[in-house]
Order: sequence, then C-alpha cells, then structure tokens
Amino acid sequence: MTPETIKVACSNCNLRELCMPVGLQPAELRRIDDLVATRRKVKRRDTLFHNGERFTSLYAIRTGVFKTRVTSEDGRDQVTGFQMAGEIIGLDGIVNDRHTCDAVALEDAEVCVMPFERIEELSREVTALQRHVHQIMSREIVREHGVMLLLGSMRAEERLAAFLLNLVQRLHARGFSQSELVLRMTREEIGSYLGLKLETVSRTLSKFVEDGIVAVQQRHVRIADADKLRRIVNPPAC
Amino acid sequence: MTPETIKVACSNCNLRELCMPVGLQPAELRRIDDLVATRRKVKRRDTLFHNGERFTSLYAIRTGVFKTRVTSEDGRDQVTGFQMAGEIIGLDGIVNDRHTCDAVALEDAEVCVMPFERIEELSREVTALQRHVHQIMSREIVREHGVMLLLGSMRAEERLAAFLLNLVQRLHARGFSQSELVLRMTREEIGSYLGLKLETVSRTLSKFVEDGIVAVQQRHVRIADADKLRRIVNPPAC
DNA sequence: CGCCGCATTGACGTTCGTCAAGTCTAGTGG
DNA sequence: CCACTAGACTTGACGAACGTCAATGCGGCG
Repeated sequence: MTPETIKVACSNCNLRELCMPVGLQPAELRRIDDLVATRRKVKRRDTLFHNGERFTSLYAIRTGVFKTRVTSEDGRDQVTGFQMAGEIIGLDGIVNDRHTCDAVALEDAEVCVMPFERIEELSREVTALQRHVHQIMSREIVREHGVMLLLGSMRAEERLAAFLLNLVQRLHARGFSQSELVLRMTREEIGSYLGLKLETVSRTLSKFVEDGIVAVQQRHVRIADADKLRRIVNPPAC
Repeated sequence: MTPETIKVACSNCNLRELCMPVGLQPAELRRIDDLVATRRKVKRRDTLFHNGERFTSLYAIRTGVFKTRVTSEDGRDQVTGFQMAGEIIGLDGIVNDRHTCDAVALEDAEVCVMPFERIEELSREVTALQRHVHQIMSREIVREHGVMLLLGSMRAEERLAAFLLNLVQRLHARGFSQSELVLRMTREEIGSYLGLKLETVSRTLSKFVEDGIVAVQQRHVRIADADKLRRIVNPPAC
C-alpha cells in the first residue's frame, strides 16, 4: 500500500520491455509481480555478491552498471562482463549454491532481488516465465561464446572495436545515443575484459582517434565513423 | 517392448550418475524416462547440429566426443568446447530458437535426443529435474568463465596445462585413467580452443616432453608429473 | 590547493604467429 | 600385402603484436 510496495512491481516497472517480464501477457505479468522480494542499493565499488558467497537470488539491474569478475587461485582476475539496466546477474551461483564470481558496481546502482526459489516456483506455473528464464541463461551462454571468439582469435583493434560497438548498441536499446557513450569502467577493466593490458587499450583508443574513428575525452567517447569501426571487426569478405 | 525401447530409458542407463538423472530419486527417475525421444548416431566429422539450424532438442552424449565451434562473419572460427559422455549440448539454441554454433563429432558417437518442449513440460512437474536443468546451464556459464580467464590472462604453457588437467579429470570421472589419455582432437582444434596456433600447441607439448612432464606419442598422452603440470597452471602463491 | 588515481606515451623485451621445410602415420587402392 | 598419398605433426628462422617498465600529464575530490 505504501508507495514503496507499489514501486516494487514488475508490471509497472519502466524496464519491463527489457527485463524479466519481456514477452509476458498482462495476466502473466501480474502473476510475477511478487518475484521481486526487495530492492537493494549498491554503492560504487561495493559488491552485490562475491565469490564463495551463498547463492540465494538472481538480481535484475534497475540502475547503474556492474562488472563481474572471476579470480584464479594465484590471484589473476578476469572481467567476465559488464551489465546494465534490465540485465540479470547471479546465474553463476545456481550450480553449486555458491557464487563463483564477484559483481561490483561501477557506479551507484539499484537492483531487484529475486529469490531463486521463488523464480523456480513461479516458473513451474507460468510457462512463459519458465521459457524466459531458460532464454536468459542461454543468452548468457551465447554471449560468452562471442567473448571466447573475441579472446581467442581477434587482435587488439578488433577486440576494442567490437567492445565499443556492443556497448553503444546496448545503450541505444536503452534509449541512449547511438554514437556517444560514457565508459563507466577504467582502461584496466576494459583491458581485463578484452584480454589486453591497459596500455594497449589506451594506445588502441589513441589510434582510433588518429584515424578519425572516434573522439575520446577521458571516459566520454563519441563514435565518429561507425562504419569504419564495423569494418575493423568484420573485415570485408575476401 | 523391443530391446530398443527398453534401452532408451534414463533409469537403466549406465550414464545416469553423470547425465540428466543426477540427484534424482528413483520415483523421479522413472518419470523422466520418456525425456529421450530417440537416439541418434553421428559419424566422425558429421555435425549433430549446425549454426542457423532450428532448435528443437537438447542432446545428451552417450558415446563419443564432440567439439562445438562458433564462426564469425568473416569466417574465423573458435572451438568453444569439447564434450564427452554424459554432457549436454545444444543449450545455445534456446534463446533464438536457432542454434548459434556447430556441434561436430570427433569420433563416431551416439546421443540421446531430448525434445526441449518435453524437458520444459516435465520440469514443471518434477522439481528436481527443473533444478537440474538450471544447474546444467549454470555449470556451462561457469565453465565459460573459466575459459575466459584462460584466454584472457594465461600464457601458452598455462593454457595447455590447464587443458590437459581438465581433460584427464573429466575422463577420470568416467572411469578412465588419471594419467593417460587419448586426444580425440587435432593440434589445430586444441589451438583454436586455447586461442593458440597449432604450431604453438605442438611446441609447447614438446617442451612438456623435454621437461619430463608428459610423454606424447601422437594423440596418446601420458601425464608423468601431474604436480608439475598443476604448478604451471597455478604458480605457487607469492 | 594539493593529492591520488587514472590515463597517455615512449623505449624496449617477450611471446607467440607466420612461413617454410620436412617427417610421420593412417587410410586407400592396386 | 604393400605402395602411395593426404592429412597431421614437428621443428626452425624470423617478424609482428602486445606486454613491461618508466616517466609524465591530467582531472576530480577532499
């Protein structure tokens, strides 16, 4: 009844076109309104969950950007993804009931906490939700295939071009510009994600600037020639 | 009634400790017996499914080893994994109702075909199956995180050492030797998976032989010093 | 206003890729 | 059963791409 409880409902969330309710009929949509137990605010640099922590819930991002990162036993770490509004994180925890990576907020953020038991319960009843949960997990698998392709076979310029195009495309789907973006992550974090050192990221960006492909001012990037960028990722067929 | 139909039942499959039925109670186990619509034999070099093909089913591997591979628009490809008995492939197809990678048999193989609609239907009723399907997908996500770490931050020796240890561990879980294995894939396929060229794979293997870590005869590998191999992957903490 | 974290740039080194030659093995057909 | 061939593998020489180390610049926050 309070404004707070009214707000915590998927059916009138402004992200419902992107997030959990995608593709659900109005009747189904109302049924999943109690999927979200609570909201949780996470401050910049704080972790939403971390490696080893007990898994209880998936999280739908409302605002802010996160990075997820895995750490090897000898301390090297690898950023496995950057997640933004409408995306779901925490899927890694399902297998062993413990999270296997850290999720760190790159800016102040807010998430919807969805207890996984409740998700499983509801998706036994709401077929469309069941299907959607499967799709979310499958999408993550396919995304990671793409990252493996990138890490396994692309050169630095190609990786960075693919990264920028991917970011701007996702931001565009959220109503932002097609050609301008603000990087919420450092060069080092970009490098970790792309399997490069921060110096290489910086140098490659500088080269893009020289070539008139992008304009860069700190973390603000304007894509001046998206076609050139696309041609770097996918050189014209032989 | 025919021997054939009797054989197609998870409840008396010799892989039930590894595959779909893991963790199910006997009563649940019987309920999922009709999960498998048919069996399908795939000859060496043939594909089980390929990029663009309509998605209908997941496949449980009974015998043989597969590779999965994605291909970029400009024709580069990347092996995304090697799968063996008891493992499930096809998860990539769920998101868009089409497969996004190829699954190729590296030797004559047989799989159980499990129509995905049937899986979804049954997992609405059998809670343990629902949980298991979620775990399989989550496990794949976590595995890929590990590959990203490998591709993003490890050197050739570390990658190959990790690869060999992973293979032998999975084979051991299937009743094979802890120290001997037969590679079902070429050096080029290993290289593609590890983000290396085949020459680098070959050279690195040769170095392992020089160092007395493994013995190699073509595709037959004997691990002579597993500890050394582990130390290559995880250098002793500083 | 000063400090600190982030970013840029240069010089140099290492690792891995490329190209090429040659070997080995398994499979095929005579 | 053996000879032949094609594909897989090994090894070497060389070069390119990226990492490392170091110096410097810049901006935002306290």
